[in-house]
Amino acid sequence: QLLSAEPQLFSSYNIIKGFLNISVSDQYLMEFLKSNFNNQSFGKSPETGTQILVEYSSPNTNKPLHLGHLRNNFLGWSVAEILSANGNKVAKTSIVNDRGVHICKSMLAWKKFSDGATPESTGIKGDHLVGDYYVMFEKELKAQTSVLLEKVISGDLSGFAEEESTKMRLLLEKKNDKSLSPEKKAEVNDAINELVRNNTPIMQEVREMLVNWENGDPQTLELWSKMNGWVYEGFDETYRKIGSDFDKVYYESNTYLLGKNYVEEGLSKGIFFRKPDGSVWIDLTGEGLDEKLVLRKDGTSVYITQDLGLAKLKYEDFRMQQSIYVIGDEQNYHMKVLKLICQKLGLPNADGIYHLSYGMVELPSGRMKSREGTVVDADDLVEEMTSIAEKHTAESGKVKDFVPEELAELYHTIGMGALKFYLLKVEPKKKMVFNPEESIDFHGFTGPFIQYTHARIKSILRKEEIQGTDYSQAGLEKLEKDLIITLEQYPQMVQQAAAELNPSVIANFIYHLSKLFNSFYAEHSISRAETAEKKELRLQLANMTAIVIKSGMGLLGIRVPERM
RNA sequence: GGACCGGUAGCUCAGCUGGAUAGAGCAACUGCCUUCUAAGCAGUAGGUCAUUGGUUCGAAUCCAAUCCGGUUCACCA
Repeated sequence: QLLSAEPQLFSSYNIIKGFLNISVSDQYLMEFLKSNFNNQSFGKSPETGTQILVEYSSPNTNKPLHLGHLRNNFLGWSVAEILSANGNKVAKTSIVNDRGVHICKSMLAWKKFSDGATPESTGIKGDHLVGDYYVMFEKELKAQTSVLLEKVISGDLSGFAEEESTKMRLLLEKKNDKSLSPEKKAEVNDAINELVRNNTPIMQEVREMLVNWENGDPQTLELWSKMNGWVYEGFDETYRKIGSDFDKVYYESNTYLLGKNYVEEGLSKGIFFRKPDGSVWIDLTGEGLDEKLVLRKDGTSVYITQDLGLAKLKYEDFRMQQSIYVIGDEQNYHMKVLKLICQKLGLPNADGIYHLSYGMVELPSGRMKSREGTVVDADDLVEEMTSIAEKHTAESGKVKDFVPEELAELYHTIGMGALKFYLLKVEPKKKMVFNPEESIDFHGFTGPFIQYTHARIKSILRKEEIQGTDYSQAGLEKLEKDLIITLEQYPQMVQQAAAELNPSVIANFIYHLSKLFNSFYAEHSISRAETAEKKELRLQLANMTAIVIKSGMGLLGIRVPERM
């Protein structure tokens, strides 16, 4: 019935093995092409009026960005773009972790070992310089730990506070208990190590420094803002290169105390409760989770408290219905708790809190560890990608007339295209493996492959003009038909990517489209098509393919060159 | 131990709201540049979809159990 009711839509049907096969008519497809071939906003939805916040990047100011941050940045930026293509109003934010013990570590190491080195005096990019001192701190800490550990094992507990030394004695006794299982023994050893580490002179100095910072000691604050300033200069450069930007940046140093007021509110509502020692908790056992601390017995806030405060502040600033957090999957539990507490406290957009969780980027040898120096640095990687692009471009020799600035831009476009596509083609929640030995490919299922397809189309369109010739009688070849059918699916893909908050949907689709076009390109000539009608049809098809490629890659934050 | 996530070709990944012979790329092998850009195209080879059981006309896909890998369960952030 449907088939006969829509004769212009379907041309034929048959039944094989219980499957109804219907064929969409060439007529319908050509009509579709004719009305959309130059539609620059194809795939975009009208405005919905929904306000969405995407928080991403959120770096620490004690070390430079690495490969994991890149995945975060690309995901966050792309998701914001995809949501906005679906008609939402999107704002991007970042929360900078600019205070705390880890920040003091690089500050202390700089004070001790730097002799006043600055980015200017050393020629080292600010974030890298600060990162170097963080590494130095960890090295010194390790050395001091092993010295102290020997002392402790020989029974010398001088330098330990009363409470600490009691704890240590207990652990040492346990360690000597021969009946312990190997796992228990390892646990005890870890506990001893941690206790020793925390009692090294340098750790005590760091804690002192943090106290000074919190008390507003001018000298500490001055050092803090000086070093953070170096880091921000470095970050700005990296962000500019990778194309990350934010509508609003929050700093933990400004927001970390906000959650405390919220705790009072929760207490009066009876959502939180106070234990005899003065600490404040929330009972989430009803939700299958544990009791969770929200305020220490000394009245200071913990991580989750800070996040509560920030959640409220962000709502006051943006009144968004949805709040997306792009954060690694090791924080799944934390984010679950945060959302639950926000819901219980009655934050208006609590139901709209969504953790866009993504897997770690690992090396073939396992996790990247900054302590072991196995992290893949973001700046290095960007540079490497750019130089590979340069090498390939030189080999092909197709843009010899480009001036140096054009060449530099092209290398950057291609290098970043390779890098972004590599990180975005995988579904966010999956962890992924990066092999530095193999580097990132420029052939096959890659960004440059798609960019190349676009450049080839543009090359044709520079030579041939779309006339507007009527081709409704031209008929369609198999590959032409496949191409139109694929193009027609683009809007659904954009919607699906938004629904799933998953840029890989777009990446896979655009790759599929490009591959299909390349088959078509090899099989059929456009400029020397059999008839003028065919030529017009193919030019429009090429034009629309280029538009969809550009649009889809744009949603991934990847530019496509006119020539390469 | 509890919770969550993953296990598809040698490697990296699609497919997972159930449907036809499970798809790409890389790596290997074979072809294709006197006409639109070979960063390309066409092809060969490569799979007990972790295992077992169940639901179904039909399961990589849904359910259960098991095995392997990861993350997490801090008065750290």
